[in-house]
Amino acid sequence: MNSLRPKANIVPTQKRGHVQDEIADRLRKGLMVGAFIPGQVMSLRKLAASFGTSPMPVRDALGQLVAANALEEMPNRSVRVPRLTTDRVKDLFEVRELVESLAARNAARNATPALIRELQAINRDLKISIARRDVLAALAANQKFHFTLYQAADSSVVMPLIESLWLQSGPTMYCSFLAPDMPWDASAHTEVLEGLKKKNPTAVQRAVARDIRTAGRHLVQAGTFQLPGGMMMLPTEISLDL
Amino acid sequence: MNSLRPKANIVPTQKRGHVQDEIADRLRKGLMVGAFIPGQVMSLRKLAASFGTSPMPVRDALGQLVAANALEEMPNRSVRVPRLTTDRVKDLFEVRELVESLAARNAARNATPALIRELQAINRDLKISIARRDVLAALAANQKFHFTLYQAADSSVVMPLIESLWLQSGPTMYCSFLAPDMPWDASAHTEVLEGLKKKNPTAVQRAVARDIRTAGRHLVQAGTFQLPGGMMMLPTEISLDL
DNA sequence: GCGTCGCTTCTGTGATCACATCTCGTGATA
DNA sequence: TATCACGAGATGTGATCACAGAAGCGACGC
Repeated sequence: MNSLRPKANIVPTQKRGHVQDEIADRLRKGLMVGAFIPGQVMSLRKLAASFGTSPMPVRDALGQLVAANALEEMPNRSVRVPRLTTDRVKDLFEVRELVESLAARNAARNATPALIRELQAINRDLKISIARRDVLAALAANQKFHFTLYQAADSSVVMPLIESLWLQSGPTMYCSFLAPDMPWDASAHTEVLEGLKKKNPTAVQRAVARDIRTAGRHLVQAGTFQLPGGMMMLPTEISLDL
Repeated sequence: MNSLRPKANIVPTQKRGHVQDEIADRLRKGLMVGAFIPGQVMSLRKLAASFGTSPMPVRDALGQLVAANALEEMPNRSVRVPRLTTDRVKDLFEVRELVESLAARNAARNATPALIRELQAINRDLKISIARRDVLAALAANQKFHFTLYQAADSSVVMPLIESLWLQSGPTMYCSFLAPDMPWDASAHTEVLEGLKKKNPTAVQRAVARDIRTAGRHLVQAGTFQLPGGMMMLPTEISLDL
C-alpha cells in the first residue's frame, strides 16, 4: 500500500543481516591487498553505489574500520586510508614485534603436526610466489602464514589486536613491496617451522620477531610511504572486484 | 513544506556531527566505571530513548565499541557487555602487561619534570581514595595515572590498543574491586615515580609490569567475574547519569 | 588577467520507515 | 494441569529522506 517499498535488492537477498559485514570484509581485504591508496578518501555514497547497496551498511562498515584504526577520520568527518609517517611505521612494527612474538610463543605451545604441515604448505606457496615476483600472492601467502600460526595461540584477545595492526600496515606494505628490489627474506619462516618441530616456543618467538623486525627495517629504508600520494600505477578510483 | 520534518532535537542542537561520539564517550565512561553489568544486553532503541536521540547514532556508537572489542555481538546481532572467562582474563592481562610495559618504557624516555609532578599528584589522589575505600574514585585515579603516563610515550599506535584493552577489562575490574577485602598495592606506582626520577626506563617498565601482573592475579583469584550475572547491587537497568 | 562572490553539487549525519526475525506471553485444547 | 500454537511486541537491519556544512567551479566585477 505504501509507495516507500524499496527497490528490492538486486541480489536476491543473499543473507539477511550480513551485508555490512560482507562490505567490511571486502574493505578489509582491499586494504590488506593494496586496493586503496594511502590518503584516498572513502566516499560513503560512492562506495555504496559500487557495492549496490544503500549508504547505510557502508557507514557501519567504515565505522568499524575507523574504530579498528584501519581508516582515519578527517576533520571533515570523511574517512580515508591513513598515510603513515616514518615514526608511525616504527611504532607500528615495534608493537607488532611485541604482540606477534607473544602470539607466536603461545601458538608454539599448542602446535600440532597438522598445523606444522599446513604452515609448510603455505610457506611453499609463499616461496613460489616470491620466485614469480607475484607481490600480491606473496603478501597473501605471508599473511596466511602468520595468521594461521597466531590462530593456534587460541587467544580471542590477541587476534583482534594483530588484525588491527596488520590493517594499519597493510596498504603501506603493499606499496613498498611493489619496489622490485625489495628483498624478501623467507628464512625467518623456515626458522619458525624448525622451532615448531623442536617444540621450542622461544625459538619460534625469536624467529617471528626477527621476521617482523627485518620487514619493518626494509619498510623504513624504502620509505615509499612518504612519497606524495597518488604515485604508482594503482587505480585512483576504487576497484571492488576483490 | 514536507511533513517529515523531525521533531527537532530537544537539546538545541548542541554540536553538529558529534552526537554519536558523545554517546560513544558516555558508553565508554560507563563501561570503565562499571555502570553496565557484564552480560547486560545493550538495546538499541532503549539506549536511544535514554539518550533522547534516534537509534541511529546509538547504532554507530555501539558499532565502534564492538569493533574495539569493548562490547560483544551475540548471534542475535544484539550487543552486550562481555562476560570474561578466567582464560580470557589471563590473556587480557598478559597482553596488557606486554603492551603497557612498552608504553611505560617509551614514556620514561620522554618524561619531563612536569609529567612527574602530575603523576605524583594523581597518585596522591589515588592513595586518598584507597584510604577512603572509594572504589569508584580509586579506579578513576588509577586509570588517570596509567593513561597520563602512557600518553607521554607519544604513540598513536599504542594508545588505542591500550584503550581497547582497558575497555575490555573495565567492567570486570569494577565488579571485582567491589569486594572490600581486595588488596590494592600502590607501591608499584611509587616505583614508577622513582624510576622516572632516576631516568631509568627499565625500572619504570618493570614497575608497570609488576603493577599489572599483581592486579591480574588478584582479579583471577577473586574470580568474581565468573559469578552468575545480575549479582551485586548494581542497577539492572541502564543508568545514564554519567 | 586575476580575484572574489555565489551557486551547484557532494559530503556525512540524523530521523523515520519497512521488514525479517526472534522472544515472550497468553490463549486454547487435549 | 500441561503443552502447543498463535499473536503481539521488541529486536537489529537496510533504505530513504531532510538538512547542514564543505568544496568545487563558473561567472562576474575590478
